[in-house]
Amino acid sequence: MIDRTKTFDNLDGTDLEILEMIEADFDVSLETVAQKLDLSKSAVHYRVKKLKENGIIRGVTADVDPLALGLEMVAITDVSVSHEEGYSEDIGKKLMTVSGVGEVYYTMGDIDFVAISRVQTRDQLNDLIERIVAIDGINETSSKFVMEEFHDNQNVSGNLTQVGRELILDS
Amino acid sequence: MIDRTKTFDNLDGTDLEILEMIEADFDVSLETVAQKLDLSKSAVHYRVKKLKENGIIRGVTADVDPLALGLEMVAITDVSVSHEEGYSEDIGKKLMTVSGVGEVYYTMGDIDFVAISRVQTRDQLNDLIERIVAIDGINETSSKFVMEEFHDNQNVSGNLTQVGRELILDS
DNA sequence: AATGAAATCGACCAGCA
DNA sequence: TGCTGGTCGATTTCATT
Repeated sequence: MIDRTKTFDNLDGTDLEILEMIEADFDVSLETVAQKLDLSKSAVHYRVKKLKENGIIRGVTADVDPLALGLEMVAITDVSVSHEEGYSEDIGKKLMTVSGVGEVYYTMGDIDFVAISRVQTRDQLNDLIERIVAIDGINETSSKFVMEEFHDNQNVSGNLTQVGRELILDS
Repeated sequence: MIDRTKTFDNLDGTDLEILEMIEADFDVSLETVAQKLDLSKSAVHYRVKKLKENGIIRGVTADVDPLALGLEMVAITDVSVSHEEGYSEDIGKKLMTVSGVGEVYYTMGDIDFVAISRVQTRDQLNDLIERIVAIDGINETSSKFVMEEFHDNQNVSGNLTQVGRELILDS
């Protein structure tokens, strides 16, 4: 059995509950969290601080609505690369530097990268795809236009199965 | 010319700079932001509050590292649906209810949905795909396994082109 | 819309279980 | 090591311009 203790950094159920609450909404007051967990405010603060120090919380960020900035168009672009050229790491980073590209995934299979991009106008979309194609080592691209997207603020901690939760707590 | 005034809610350059800073890191102190913009702390606070009220900032959230919870596997699943069944909206929402599914995009083209999921084990991945296939109206799925992902905390406000910024400010 | 003062809340410290 | 209560400093709010 692989030792996963270090990975989970001895998270307990209380930590998980805190993570769920502040991943959904960091504006909950310490007091609200403390009351729900029957703890003092200091104790909650102390745990949050530790979660940040350990890198379990990577940061706290404002969630900006893309539509409010006119970013109405979302594209999902499949990218294949010519495998002689450099390392995937480099190409992934180069994709991220293209204005409008927000997420890049390096995948197994026929498609090598999947990039998710947001732009305001068709001109910007054209420009973005041109910039992607211009990257050294990129072979071919194929883009899908997004009509609607579904999200929530619970992607990580609040989206575990019961089994997944136990896997963390039992380590 | 379409009137985009309402969409951008009269954002000015100062608002954009604030958004860039707090989208990257909400832990910057009011004082730091105020100094960079030559404003009082209250003025910055007032603008942030307004940005929240107007929905431009949808919320403030803790960014939890999936790896810290053992969510080592990321899958991108292309889903096609049988078009007799209900509305896409319903299927998108149902996809989101599957434990592990974090983002869903409804797209134009041969593929109808793209789902991005995170799980800890192969068993969970199997289970997840079974749950997706079991949704009424879903025809076929095809999954890619993610080897590496690239992100930053500047997906929206900090990722605009110069032209994109002007489009907002000139409205 | 921005300011400064007053109230409230979060961050840190020393001591304790 | 993790928690408590108290203090200090930062943030939020409010009256005013």
